[in-house]
Amino acid sequence: MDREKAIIQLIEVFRQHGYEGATLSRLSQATGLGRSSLYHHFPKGKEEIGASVLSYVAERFERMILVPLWNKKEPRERLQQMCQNLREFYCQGQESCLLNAIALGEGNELFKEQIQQAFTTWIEELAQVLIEGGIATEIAYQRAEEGVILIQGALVLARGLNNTKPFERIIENLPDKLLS
Amino acid sequence: MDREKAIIQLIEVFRQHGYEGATLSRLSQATGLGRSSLYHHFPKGKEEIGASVLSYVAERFERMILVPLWNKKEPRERLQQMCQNLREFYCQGQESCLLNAIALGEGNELFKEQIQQAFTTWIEELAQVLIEGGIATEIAYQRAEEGVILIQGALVLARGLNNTKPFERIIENLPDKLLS
DNA sequence: GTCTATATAGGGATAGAC
DNA sequence: GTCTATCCCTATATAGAC
Repeated sequence: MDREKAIIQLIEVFRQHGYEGATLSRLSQATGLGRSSLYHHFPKGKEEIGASVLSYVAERFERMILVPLWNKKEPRERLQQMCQNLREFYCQGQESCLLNAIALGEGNELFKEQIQQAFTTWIEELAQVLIEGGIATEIAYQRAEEGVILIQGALVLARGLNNTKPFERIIENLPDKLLS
Repeated sequence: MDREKAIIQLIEVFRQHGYEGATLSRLSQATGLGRSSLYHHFPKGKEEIGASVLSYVAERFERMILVPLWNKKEPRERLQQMCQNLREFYCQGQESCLLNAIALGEGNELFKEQIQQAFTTWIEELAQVLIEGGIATEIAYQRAEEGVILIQGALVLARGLNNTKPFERIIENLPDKLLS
């Protein structure tokens, strides 16, 4: 489907500029499509584009990050697989998180549920792995939450310092940190 | 000075909407000043407003967060003071970090140096305290970096979940985590 | 120091030809 | 499915009265 190609290019605009900064001009330029073509693919306009981008990323996130947590291997191995895929998902820390970028201004109101759902699910699935790794339920949830915090914080700092090392270091140490 | 009152109200707009979403209409509404009054106080327009907001917050940050790190008390006590002030600085986690909000889109290019400087200084000063607390230099820098990452990540998650508990928990445990 | 008025550009969105 | 043309609104910014 060609819509998918377009969406992949649209993601970048929302990631770099947030919802309000993702103007139709930028969206048009990023895809090479004229405004009217964008409206042909997304009849409800910018809000539909944002929603489509968000749900495409949510699918990609599930496939790359959550699915590896569900397999039958050892908990540590599953976490290592997640971390490996996180490197790719966030381009070694060069990409900021779409959830962080889009949760500003208007985007925060428009997509509140999807954003909250994404974070909640991630923490939940991560906690399940830790529980299977023998960690007490309450601690598992706290650690899972802290794992997500570390990843998000590392992405913020990597962008602020213009240096991916903080992200790489956090990812490298994450499995140990979660299971210790 | 009345400019200070205005800036305090302007901060909120940039925090919630980022640089591109901080329109003159919103800035005007937040302060109660008309557009032309804004141009009287900030002749170079929106970019000057953003720069002024950023440097005002940098001063406030130094006063509330960095100065407590420089006093003569025990390292642990200094960190506890920093954490106490962080709660106030970020309004118990209800406020997102201006650095994160403004480092999107155009703002990221316009204010790159100030943002990078702010993060670098914070990590540096935090590491010094840890070194005085008997932690080896290299470890101290890694821990300091991780402290900043935890705070930033906690703010992102608190906003995403619409729940300040992740932030409160991170702040509560931060001194132990840094010094252990 | 704040106002009204206005300039110019760009915002999101739609109609209709091809 | 993409284009041109166009709508109305809002964006940043400026000029000049008060």
